Amino acid sequence: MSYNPSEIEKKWQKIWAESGAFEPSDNQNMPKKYILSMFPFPSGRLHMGHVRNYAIGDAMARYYRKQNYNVLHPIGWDAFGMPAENAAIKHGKHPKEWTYSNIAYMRGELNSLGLSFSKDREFATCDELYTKWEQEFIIKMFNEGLLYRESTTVNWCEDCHTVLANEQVEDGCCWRCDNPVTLKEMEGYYIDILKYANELLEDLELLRGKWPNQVLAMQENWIGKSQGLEFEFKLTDSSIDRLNREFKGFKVFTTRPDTIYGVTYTALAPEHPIVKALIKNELLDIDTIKAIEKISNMSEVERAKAGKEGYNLGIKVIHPLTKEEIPVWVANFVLISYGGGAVMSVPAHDERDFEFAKEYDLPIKYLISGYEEGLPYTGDGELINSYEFSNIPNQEAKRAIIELFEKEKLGKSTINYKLRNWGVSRQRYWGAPIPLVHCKSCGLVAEKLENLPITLPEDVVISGEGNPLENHPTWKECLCPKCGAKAIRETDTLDTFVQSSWYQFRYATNPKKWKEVGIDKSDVEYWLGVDQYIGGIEHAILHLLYARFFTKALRDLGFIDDLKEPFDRLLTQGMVLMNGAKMSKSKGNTVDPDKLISKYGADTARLFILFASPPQKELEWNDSAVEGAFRFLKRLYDRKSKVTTKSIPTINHSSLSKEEKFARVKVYEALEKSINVYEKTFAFNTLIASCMEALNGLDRQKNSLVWSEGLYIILHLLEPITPHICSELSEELFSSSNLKGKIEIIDEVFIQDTITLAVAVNGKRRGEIEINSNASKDEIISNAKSRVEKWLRDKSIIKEIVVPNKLVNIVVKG
RNA sequence: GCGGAUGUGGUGAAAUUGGUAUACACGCUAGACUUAGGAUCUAGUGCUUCACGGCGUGGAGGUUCGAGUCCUCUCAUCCGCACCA
Repeated sequence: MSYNPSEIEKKWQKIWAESGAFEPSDNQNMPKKYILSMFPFPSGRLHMGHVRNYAIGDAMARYYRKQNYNVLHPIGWDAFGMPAENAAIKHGKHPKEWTYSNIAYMRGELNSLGLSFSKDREFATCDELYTKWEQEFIIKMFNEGLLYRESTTVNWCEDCHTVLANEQVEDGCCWRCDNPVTLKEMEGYYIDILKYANELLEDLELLRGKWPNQVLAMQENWIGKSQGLEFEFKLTDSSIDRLNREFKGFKVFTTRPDTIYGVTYTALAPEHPIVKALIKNELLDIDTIKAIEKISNMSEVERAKAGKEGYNLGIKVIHPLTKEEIPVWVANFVLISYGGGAVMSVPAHDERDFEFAKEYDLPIKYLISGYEEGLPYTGDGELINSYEFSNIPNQEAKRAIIELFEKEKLGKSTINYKLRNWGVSRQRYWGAPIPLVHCKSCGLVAEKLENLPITLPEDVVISGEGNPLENHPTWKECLCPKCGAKAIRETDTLDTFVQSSWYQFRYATNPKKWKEVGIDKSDVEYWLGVDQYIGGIEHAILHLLYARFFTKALRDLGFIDDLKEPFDRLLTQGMVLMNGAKMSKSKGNTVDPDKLISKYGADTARLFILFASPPQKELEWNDSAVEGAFRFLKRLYDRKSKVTTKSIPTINHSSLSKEEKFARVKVYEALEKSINVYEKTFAFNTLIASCMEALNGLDRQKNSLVWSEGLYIILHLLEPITPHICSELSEELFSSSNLKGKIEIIDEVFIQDTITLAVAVNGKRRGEIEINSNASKDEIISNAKSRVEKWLRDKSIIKEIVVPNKLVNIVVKG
């Protein structure tokens, strides 16, 4: 009978499903491995990126199960989010129904790939039980001041009709729909991730060597720590009067205190309170007000593209050291979200300040030697024109000037981060409700824990206009958990990245406890950190930063015991390409996993994906290479008639022929390679190639014992990659569908009677010799010399080098 | 601009500590079997040369008996961030 993947695969999937073979043991004395692939959003269908992600994770999980580890390999659904609402608007289907029916379909797809996920631990983040515990965490965060409400400038996506966190703005556009993001003043909820900025930065060191450098670098840049000086510019008396005595000055932050004597103007962001006051009180002329308002309405990207623009505000501050009066401008390049929205401007030594000064003809004062007249100089040098700091190297002056400010109580050494607090409110329906209540007398109050979960109403109209929870006739009406008076429920829902920030702990929690507890501390202690996390690079900042933060925050809130990092090792898989471009529906270059499986079977799909490229690299799709993978499996299946023993046979190696010995060498080379691949490099492509070589080697000989041993080992090595065919064949041939434990490597196999050595003259390969493996060095050299005699003629030999088992190099001159 | 990565046949890619460059696969060429072949099997396949040979891991140097691998410089491509003061 020839290879029939659909029959074999159905059979084994049924056996696995019925036996519960992939449920982890409750025995926490066993050595464990937690293998986690990032969970999918239930969009409706799996794509090749998913297949790749899960093929990699599954190979690892199956490998460790074979090595008798207790393996946790769970799957679930990142189920809240905009697309469910968009589908509701488009097709009139309720988001809940849409989501759960997608999950049902995709669960079937995962199953048809033969993935060894734990079924008992599967959940969707929109399950009310999941929401319940998440809301408890949020309440705890609120009580501890880690979650707060604030009115500030936010990123707004008009298309999604919601606020976005800073991390969710890519190139000035919404990460999900690519619509340009605008800035808007709005109330919302924030999680104080900045409180953990330094820990998030420093703990990256714990991940060095275990996470890709690229991801570590991206996180480091995103956190963006910088050390500098913060001080206040005091307004002149007349300026204070002009501002109706509402302000006395404003704070600025600088990383270049060494250039303090070169300040020739200061600049405020258009959203700065002083600017707002000037506008409100109509203290600027009408054209200027209009121009500033125009800038305010622009996104950061638009402002950057527009070039430098600003207006003199007609007020002045006093230089803290020289006491000179310095003009205050409003400028489009000053960001309200960083350093208080105000800067000291040193055009001589800052490119942006320089550009602005040129535009408005402001003075430029050079302070650091090495500059070129007419250009900004940002390099190092000795200070000039800097009073007592002149002639000092500027890096030294930085420290000295900060000391001076601190001594004179003018300012202080400060650390600033680029990272912003995490805005988690979304003005949408399909998300976890924020469990807070607005009470007229008590203010903002947390729900009682016994009232959790606060669930979504089912009877909503989803039109795309406004927030469906806000528009619901009765849902938001509630009683104040504190005073019992009538109150209003919060109608914002949580960012979906909140759900994916703690799912790794939920999986680890024994499902028998899911109703009683959100996260079980001892289960987490046993299973975490995740030994291997696998996912796309697109989450390098977003999800991975949030999940790292949540781990630290949940620890400090007492929900988990000491744990610094959730994911010990991270593998970022490469994209799946077709004709050099990322597979996408809009480009029409996708391959449908379902069709692939029905044509060739899951084993072929998995084999091709792992063979075509190492997991970290991009994978170029190639239909005929898929055929090749299928051919290999067919060939493997056809060779089953060669096996004559029911278990791994004992072989008298020395009695074998050359071809038989060669076959065994290839088989054992593959076995040797497998450990390194499964545990360290994940270069499954090279392991598969070794198995192919082994099969090719076996094909060149006829010894049935060598065949039996060879196929036993190959099936063993490939089982994590192509589990169905390997289970089928090993059941049929070796009465064991469950290849467990280690196979001992037989050193004898690698010992050869004769060895082939390359012979080189001056490092250039000129031929090879076959020689008895215990030949002396002199024998080898004389043998080698006669082989390359032609190249030695009329030359004098300077040196003879023998590299054992590799080559002979003869160095000549003349 | 800053940061991270990658450059090897026609293609996807291999190559412990520096030690026979191109394993394995795709494609291609020729042949066998076949009514047929997009099935299967066999042989060949880096470039160049009639040949001996020469040249070959983006480029240029260097270290070494020996460099894809180590060092210096350089070019190209990709990715991320980007007025963060």
